[in-house]
Amino acid sequence: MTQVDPFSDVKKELALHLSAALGVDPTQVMEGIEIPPSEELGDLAVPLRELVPKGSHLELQFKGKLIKSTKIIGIYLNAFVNEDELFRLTFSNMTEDYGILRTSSPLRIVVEHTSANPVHPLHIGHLRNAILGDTLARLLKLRGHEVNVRFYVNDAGRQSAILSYGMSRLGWPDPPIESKKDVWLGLVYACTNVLIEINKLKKVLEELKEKHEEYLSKVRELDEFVAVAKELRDKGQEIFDKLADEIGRDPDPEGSVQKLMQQYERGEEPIRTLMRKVSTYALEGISQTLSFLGIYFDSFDYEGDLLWNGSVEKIINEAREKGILTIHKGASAVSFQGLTEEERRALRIPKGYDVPPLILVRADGTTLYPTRDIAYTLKKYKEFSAHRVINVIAEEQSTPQTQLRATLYLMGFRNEAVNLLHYSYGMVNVEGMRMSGRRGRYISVDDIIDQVRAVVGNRVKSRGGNENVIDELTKGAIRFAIISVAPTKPMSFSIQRAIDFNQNSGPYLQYTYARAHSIVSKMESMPSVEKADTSELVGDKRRLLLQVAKFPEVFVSTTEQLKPEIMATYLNKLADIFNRWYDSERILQEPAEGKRALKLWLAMGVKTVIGNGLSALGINPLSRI
RNA sequence: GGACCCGUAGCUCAGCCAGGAUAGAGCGCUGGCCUUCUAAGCCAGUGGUCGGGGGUUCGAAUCCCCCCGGGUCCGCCA
Repeated sequence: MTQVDPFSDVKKELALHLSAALGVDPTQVMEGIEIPPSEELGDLAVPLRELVPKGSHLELQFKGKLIKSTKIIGIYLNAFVNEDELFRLTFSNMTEDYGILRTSSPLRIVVEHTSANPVHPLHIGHLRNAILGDTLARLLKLRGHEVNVRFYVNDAGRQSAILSYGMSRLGWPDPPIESKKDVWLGLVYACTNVLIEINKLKKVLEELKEKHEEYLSKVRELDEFVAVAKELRDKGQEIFDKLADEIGRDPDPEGSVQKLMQQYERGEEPIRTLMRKVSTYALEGISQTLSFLGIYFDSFDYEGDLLWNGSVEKIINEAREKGILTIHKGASAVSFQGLTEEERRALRIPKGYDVPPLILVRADGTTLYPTRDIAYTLKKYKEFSAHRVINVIAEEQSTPQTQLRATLYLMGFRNEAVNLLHYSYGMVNVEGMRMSGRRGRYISVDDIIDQVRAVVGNRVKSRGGNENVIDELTKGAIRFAIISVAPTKPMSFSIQRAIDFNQNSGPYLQYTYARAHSIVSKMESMPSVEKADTSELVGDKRRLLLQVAKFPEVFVSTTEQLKPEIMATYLNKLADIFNRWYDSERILQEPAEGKRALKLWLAMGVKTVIGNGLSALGINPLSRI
């Protein structure tokens, strides 16, 4: 199937002409092409300053197939598109998958995202991670790459051990059927954690006695934890009281947690089975939340498995054999002093940045998270024969991610290191709230979904829609709110804004799609493109044509640059033009056959583009709202 | 102290990487538009020393340097 990219064709025509006329490289012209600030000036512009030798006299009048005319204004050569030809080019080849251009060099790519600790429900930060990761995976797949999506389950860390410690005090119960598993476990986790902290602080205070400043600060800390404990007790009195009682009886809760962690790392039964079961329960709840948003994984990889099957140990041995292990403060570590300028550049290490050594093995012989991550990264490459691995992880992990790349490099896995991408995103602030997962204070993704869904539900009911539409609009609102902001920006999230379904929102685009769809669907068959009266291509109709023609380019830059926000901005603009036009002209009731054909095709173009664009972002276009 | 990210209208954000012509949206606020293809829409108005200062350039929101503000990291936590 031939894939059309109409606007690129226009640019190419202009670039070829100019490069011939000026004797410069066509790609140089191509890169210089921009869109004029005002449409009266033209549809395309090329600043000539750098292309034209000073003082040379120019005859640049040009008329081609897709370019109607050109004129020079100041330093610019402005060009007007031949809308008649562009219309034919765009619509006579328009297929269902218009704009979804496949890459000519498909790669095998692993995307790891979300990877939340299996100890509590997902909160707002995970939401950004999950939606970005899922969107990237979808975009890359559509672009024609082979994509493998993974979730790393951190079941061997301290947090899992704390939850399991709490569970052990409760006698390893199953979460009650009436509650969502991750929510219930999250409560157990927060209670356990807070009780351990209080316990610890009390001991510290006894030893400190009244030794001035430190004593006071610890007292303040204790007060805070006690307040949190009250909140938690209100949420689940029975659980809290039982845990308080049991943990109070343990002479050394901290030691018990440590012991669990070690037993799990060694794979000792029955702890191994019991703890794994807890993690699996939490994941069930997490998956339930994600599936509402249309987010799924190809595999869940347990950290524990990497420890038990010896792959972590293998890494350590390999590092030792390669001679890259040094002793740092008594523990085995990798130092990055030896990297050359060139190697640092290849690994994307900032110039003046002194990468801290990475401890692989603790003095007590146990391993750390980054050590396991080395084994995990190699597993991702190997199991999928991947060319590239993308880790969607918050920016605060940029140091460990850099260490990971550098260590892989030093161990001889150079391609793996260089092709490992940390897709970083900024923090999410929630207006008027300080969040803490460890204290059970957070806005969960479930809460957000519920609140958005309630508002959507009311509005849908008042216009007589169905249940399915409510869920899809809720999903659209949430996904769009996240991806329309550039990932590097710190984002502030407010429910207020998420339930604003005016322009610049998922539901706005879904609504606009429904409008276009309902027009097109009222036709039994589309008139032929030749019938369209292209002399009518003026004003918003012409703008729509140009915007629709740009879609393939937008899809390509969105996927190549891994920037979903490019697509979001584009779709919003297209919808704006369409809605303005829709309000000013009749389409189905247009009496003149040629004009009607033109309008119908434009509506078809809008429908196709918004539909494909939304789908690419993981938002379902709706034929009726 | 060092490193990274961010700073654009009252608020939330595009535009910056690959410098170009009067800096764009939405929300908010003011006032209009539903017997006509879906009013989650449309129209009119309101609003900006692009954090500040230097520099490079014919040209800087965009590139470079310094400074200020917000966030993050520099753990034998993850």
